[in-house]
Formats: sequence, structure tokens, C-alpha cells
Amino acid sequence: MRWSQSFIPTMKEVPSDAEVPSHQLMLRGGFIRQLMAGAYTYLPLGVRVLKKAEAIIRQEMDAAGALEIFMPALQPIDLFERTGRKEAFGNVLINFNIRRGDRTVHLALGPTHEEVVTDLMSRHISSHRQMPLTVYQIQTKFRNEERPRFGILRTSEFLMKDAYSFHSSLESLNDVYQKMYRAYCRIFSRCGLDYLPVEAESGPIGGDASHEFMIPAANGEDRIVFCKKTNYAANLERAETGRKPPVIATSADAKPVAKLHTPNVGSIETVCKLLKCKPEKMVKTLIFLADEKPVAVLLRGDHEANEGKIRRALGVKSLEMASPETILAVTSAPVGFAGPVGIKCPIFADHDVPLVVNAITGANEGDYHLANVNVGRDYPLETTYDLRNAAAGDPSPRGEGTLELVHGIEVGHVFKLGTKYSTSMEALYDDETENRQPIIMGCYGIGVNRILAGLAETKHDENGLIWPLAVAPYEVIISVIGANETDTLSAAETFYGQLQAAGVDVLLDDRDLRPGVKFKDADLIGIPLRVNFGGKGLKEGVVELKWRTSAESQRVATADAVKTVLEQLTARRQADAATIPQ
RNA sequence: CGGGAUGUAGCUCAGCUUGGCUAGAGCGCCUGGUUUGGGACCAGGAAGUCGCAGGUUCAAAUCCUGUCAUCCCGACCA
Repeated sequence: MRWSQSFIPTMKEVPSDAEVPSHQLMLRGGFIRQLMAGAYTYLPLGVRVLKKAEAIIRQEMDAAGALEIFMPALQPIDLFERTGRKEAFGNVLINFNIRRGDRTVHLALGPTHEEVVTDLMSRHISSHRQMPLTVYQIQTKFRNEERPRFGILRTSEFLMKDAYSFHSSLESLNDVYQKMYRAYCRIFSRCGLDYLPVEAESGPIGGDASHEFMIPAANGEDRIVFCKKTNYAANLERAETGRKPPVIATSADAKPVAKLHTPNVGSIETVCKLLKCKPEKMVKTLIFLADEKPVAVLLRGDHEANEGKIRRALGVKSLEMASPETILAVTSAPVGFAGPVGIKCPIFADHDVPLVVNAITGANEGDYHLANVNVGRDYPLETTYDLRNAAAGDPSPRGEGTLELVHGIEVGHVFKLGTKYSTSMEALYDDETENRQPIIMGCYGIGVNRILAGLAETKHDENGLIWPLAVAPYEVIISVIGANETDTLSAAETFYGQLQAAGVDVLLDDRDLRPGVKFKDADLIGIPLRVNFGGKGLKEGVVELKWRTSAESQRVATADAVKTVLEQLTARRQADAATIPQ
């Protein structure tokens, strides 16, 4: 492609609406343009990267035995009513009525395709002999995001590769799950992403039934913990800690309890400000309704409650924050002044709570807090639990090492669904004993746009984007210096034609601009290998090769240029391939 | 949905507090010339219903009310 014939609108200045690097650089490099909040047009460069990522996904999915299909984005609403997900999705599900003759048809735009694919397979599969079967598609999904964010990262309309597998046994599901997991590792690795598979909330099946593939990035929306030493990695909701219940005893340093007047000061933050203390000196008391009964959950002031852990620790089905009325009944105080001392409900404390000596807590009385509260003396406690989100510095659950906390971009998710959809949609098969059984399912998603966002977010420098060779919009850019000289330009065109003939994705910057502008643009759009063609080099019979990732350029005799470029591209591809897991 | 910010030329922004000539600058764009190895220079030019609607006023980009849009923080996110 010749730059002069293409549509690559680069920008020198940073658009004011873009905050995060990936958004700024993709805008500045002419990869995307915004239509409205959460909807972007992909310009030629953006489309090329998307297509390359898609091609990698297709290759790996095909190799893993999945079959490509293509399902409608338009779906009848009753499918979602049957699985209860119309309710579950709520406002996120884009749905509307249309007129068809004298009828009204209620449609949804697919936020995902479990219902459609289960419906499809329920009609097709009748015997265990027809399984396992895995299908996938790459298709646009629609979700009415309450808050689209960070450019391309969180949009209302996005490209997703979604795969679904169908099984007559858990062993078969586990087998395909492993194949998909491996395919995902290969896909993200081939795309040049530094990814981290993390344990995620596993839903109905439990165990290791769900993994998310995360790109550690400062602007990621998810939080993940990992341990370098033991390779433990999990998302924050799921992450265990290696903490143990401490010895519960009143400290020898316990001071007498003091009652402090804290008018209208009910949050940890404001109490700390008023009393000039740190949140870790406080114990916060959260009142929940666990299976309809009020309980108090104690956490150190700077920690975050984890409702999943609390639910499991208490062995209850439902858990919700208590209403102000319940809090008043249990604590005799309005919201913000709850404490363990004298509270009228069972207490469950996190492991770190008994370790806070002379803690500050609510006084169970409006506008008052207590100082120097100590376990044993002031409130009873038999044991402690892991009730909070993991934090940086916690011990790894695998016995050694400590956890680190980083932000991440979720680019993929593999999930053992079980029979959730097959049961509600009556997708049944006959097993070996002629009994009807619900089909066991797995689902596996990849956010294709997020591969671009993740790369742009993590692979750039002050000059612009740095695409890995495998997904770069073009592998090579020829920056013609002195493109207004006919001889130079025609020599460059010959070189360009030779690279094209050799199967290289090459962009010819034939614009009649000053060299500086062209170099800046080439760096901005992040083409891996640049060839400076013309100028002083050409007079001496050489061209310059410069990799985007290296500071120096190499001078190569013009006659050897094609051969050298091909050799270096091959070498780079091989080096990249060496890092891909089997 | 709660909190905060912004809307003036394709892009970045000034002007608004204290209303008053024909609404400005830089970049980009067009014409001509000089330049040509990391976002050149000179001269000339085109380009804006000041987000939209209503109000106050002799007079509104500027003040008031409403509304829409975008961004950020939070809540939400199979």
C-alpha cells in the first residue's frame, strides 16, 4: 500500500477526550475514530491489526478442533426469558420491539450467544455419540454498557470470539477445556501479549472451572494478584491468601477503652481524618443479612470485604448488605457507628482483626467511636476467617512467596458452564444407558478488540505504538526520502514491488514530505521495520534498516536490501515463534 | 445512577471573571516561493450559526434557566 493512496490520518496533538495511552495512540496513529461513547470506527490500519489477530485466533481454534460457525446478532427475546438472563442482564441487554406486519416482535442484540448455540445444539444433538463438539464464531456483541470507558477497551459494541463445547461427560469437558486453555496461551503469545492466566470465579462447577487471561496494565479495569515465586495468579474476587488464624489473646499493651465524640463522622476515611489515625488502626464492622439473619463482619479498616468469601465462610446461600433499619436494630446506632462491643448479632472476623491492638471501632451509639478496643477483653472471638480481598504483601496460598497486586485487562475467559443452559433450554441427549441427560457445556471467549487495546496499552514508547511483527498493520514501512525526485521514487517503487512479491506486508511512504515528518509518523503507527530509502544513503549505494524496537539503524547495500529485509523478518518471526508454548 | 470537568475552525487551546468594534492563536489545509535525515521557513488564503433551545439586555461566546453531548472518579459489568 502506498501511504499517499491510503487513509491514515495521523495527528500530532493528543485529542482532549483521550486519557489512556492506548486510546491516545490509536487515535493519533489513525487506527480508530470515535462515533459516540463506546462505539468506534476502525480505519484501515486498525482493521488490518484486527484481521491479523482474527487470523491467529482462527488458526489456533481450528487446530484445537473447534468448528467455525456464524450466528445472528439479532435474537428473539424469549431465548433470554427461558434462561432467566433477560432479568440477569437487565439494562445491559439491548432489546426493542419492531413491527412485522400486524405483529410486534421483541428482539435483542446478542450480548453473547449461549442461548442461540444451545438452541442450535439442542435440535442437533440427540446422542452421546455426537459429542464432543466444539463450535466458535467471531462476531459483534452488543452490550449497553452503563459506562463505556478508555476508548476501545470498554465499548457497547465489540468483536468477540466465542466458542462453545458440548459434552456427555465431565472428563470430555475437562479435556476440551485444557485444549482451549492451551490454544488461548498460544493465541495471546502469538499476538505478542504478555498475558497472565488467572483463576477466576468458577460458578456452578467449582474447582478450577474458570480462568481469565489478563494483560497486566496500569489502566486495566480488573485487579489481579500473583506470586512470582509460586506462579499463583487469580483475580481479586477469587484470590485466596496464605494467612492463618492468629492466636486470639488480649494484648499485654491493651489500654483502657475510651469513648470518643465523633459527630456526623461515620466513614473510615472521615474518622481517620478527625482522629488523625491510620485506617489500619481501625476495625470496621459491616452488617450483612446472611440467609436473612443479621451478622457482623469485622475487617481491618484498610481492607475490602469479599462477599464470596464471606458467603462461603458462613456457609450461607444469600448475602446482602443490611438495610439502615436492620443496622439500627442490631447496633442501636445509625449507619457508620457499628462496632463489635456489645453488638446484638453473631460476629465473624477476618484473620487480621485480632492483630489490631488498641483498635478504634464504632461505639454502637450515634456520633461515638471507641478507642483501645481489644479482642478477648472487649469482645469475644473464637476463630477467624479469610473474609477480605487479597492485598499486596499477603502470603501466597501456596505456602511461600508473597502476593503482588496489579491491574489487568481481561482479554480472554475460559469457563466450564456445566448444564446451566442445557437444563433451562432442555438440550438433552441419550446416554449409553438410554437415559436423557442435559448436555454438559463449556464456553470460551476472547475480546478481539481488547487484544489491540492491550497491545497498545503495554507496547508503546514516547514516540508511539510498537506492534509485534505478527499483528502489525504492516511489517515493513519504506520511508522514501526525497520522494519528489523521480529517480528515487521509482527506485523505491521497485524495492517495494520486490518485497511485496516476496509476500511481505509493506507500506510505501511515498508522500512528498520532509524526512522528520515521515520518521515521526512511522514511529507513531508502530511499524516493526523501517527502511529509509533515498537521501544521502542512496547516493552512497545503501539503504538503512531500522527496527522500531532498536535505537540504531543498519546500513545495507541497496543491492542486498531485499534479501537482508527478508532474512531479518524471518529471524524475527523465528525468535517470536520460539516463545510460543506448545 | 451519584460526584467532578469540558463543549469556541479538522486538532490543541485563548477570549467568559467585569456583556460592547469585523471572535483570536498554534498545528493542519489551499496557493506561490525558499528548503529537505527526526513533526522547516516566508508571503498570501480558505475555514467557526462560539453544542442546542429559551430568557435577561439597546447589545450575549461572555449573565440566567433548561437541555444535549463527551471525558474522568465511583456504583454496575453472563
